[in-house]
Amino acid sequence: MPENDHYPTMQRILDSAERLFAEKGYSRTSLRAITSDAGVNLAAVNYHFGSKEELVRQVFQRKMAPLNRIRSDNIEQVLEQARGMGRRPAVKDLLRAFIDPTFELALETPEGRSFIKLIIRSIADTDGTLSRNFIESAIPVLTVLHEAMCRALPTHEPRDVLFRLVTGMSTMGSMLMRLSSDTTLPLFDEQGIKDFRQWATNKGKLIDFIAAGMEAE
Amino acid sequence: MPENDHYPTMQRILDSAERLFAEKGYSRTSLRAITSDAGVNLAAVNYHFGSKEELVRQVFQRKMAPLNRIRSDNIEQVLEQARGMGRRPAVKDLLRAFIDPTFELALETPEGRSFIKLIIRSIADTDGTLSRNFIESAIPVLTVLHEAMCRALPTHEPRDVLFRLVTGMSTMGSMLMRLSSDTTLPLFDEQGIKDFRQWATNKGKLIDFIAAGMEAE
DNA sequence: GTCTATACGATGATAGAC
DNA sequence: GTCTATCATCGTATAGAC
Repeated sequence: MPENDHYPTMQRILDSAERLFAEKGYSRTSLRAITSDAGVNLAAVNYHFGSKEELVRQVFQRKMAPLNRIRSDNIEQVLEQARGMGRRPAVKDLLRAFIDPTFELALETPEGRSFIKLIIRSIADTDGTLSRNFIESAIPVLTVLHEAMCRALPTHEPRDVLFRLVTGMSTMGSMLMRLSSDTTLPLFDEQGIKDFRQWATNKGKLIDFIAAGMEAE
Repeated sequence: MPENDHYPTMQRILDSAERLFAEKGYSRTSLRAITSDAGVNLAAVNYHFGSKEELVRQVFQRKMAPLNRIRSDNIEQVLEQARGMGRRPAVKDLLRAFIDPTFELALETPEGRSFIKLIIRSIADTDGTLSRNFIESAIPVLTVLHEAMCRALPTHEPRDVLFRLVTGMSTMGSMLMRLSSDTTLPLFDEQGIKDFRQWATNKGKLIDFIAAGMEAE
């Protein structure tokens, strides 16, 4: 990835780590594999990042922060448009505001797909370290989305909206995991559901599913 | 756990491994911790199981198989009852047939909760090894549930029912993860949603959410 | 400030004696 | 089946060169 030797060490480590973590998983990727891929010394990781856990945290934050900013902006836009028309915001519009940026990232480039895999691994992390990062980074935009959803569903209790919202976001996360996973669910693959060209269709179905759950009762 | 020295080595290892994996996670639990807890020699793990991954696979299968059998039986019972009344099976009844055994296990005993955590870690596994086990073990009961759901939703295409079904089961899995996770989502905890005494309420909300998604449109 | 060479303790795995 | 001894590899830490 680095074009020349002047490309900063930190960036080289972050780039290699992002790709390798996404490809092989966190615990299966050794710091030695990362530093040799990046063409830097092993000790550079601990000098620049302190630990492997802090490294993956920064890999994660580097791309998650802009993604969450886009999400917040999108939600704000939906709210403004609704205000302008004197209506309540629509549940599906709010869901799309949150979900679209992730799917766009997943569809645009191989690097995007690679990072999506890392996000998903973070959500689902076995040992808790990564998932804490994910949750921390998502709380601000989840708060914004919660407020917006309460306006979209004024007859539901805020506390209930929150439960449904987290349920819906969990659904999105684990379906992204299923769809992008290397582990094949035969029931899925037989029907070509995981094909990248079908992601747009799947996104629509996913939003329909979650919206129905949000609005139920 | 072992009452005397005649308790077989394999069982002792499985018992200790199940508890420790659930408590601390897979990669954070060393074979040395397991064997010393079980009172057996380190090399016994590799003799009896071949590897750490195969050990966790067998820990998982030991309790997952009976759980899936109960699920299949419950689904069959719902179908029979519906046949007897000349009706279509209800979506919520089928969902409960699948979900109830898991929640019961989670509520009954500390060991049950401990195993639920292991299941959840398996679903969400970062490196793919565990999640493959989970998917493989769930395919038969998912096939049964899919057939049943097609009868409950005769106007939906089977392919679409499958997508929704996997979506719903993913929702259940990741919400179980959230609810039983040690990693606290502040938005959640503030409202005491994760309290064990509230699991019954949460289960009801979860089924409502998934049923709405299954039946939508 | 950056980077390198090198070493330390712990881990999963294995070979061979009993 | 069980045990001891040993291995390569891991994340981490540090002393010192540029």
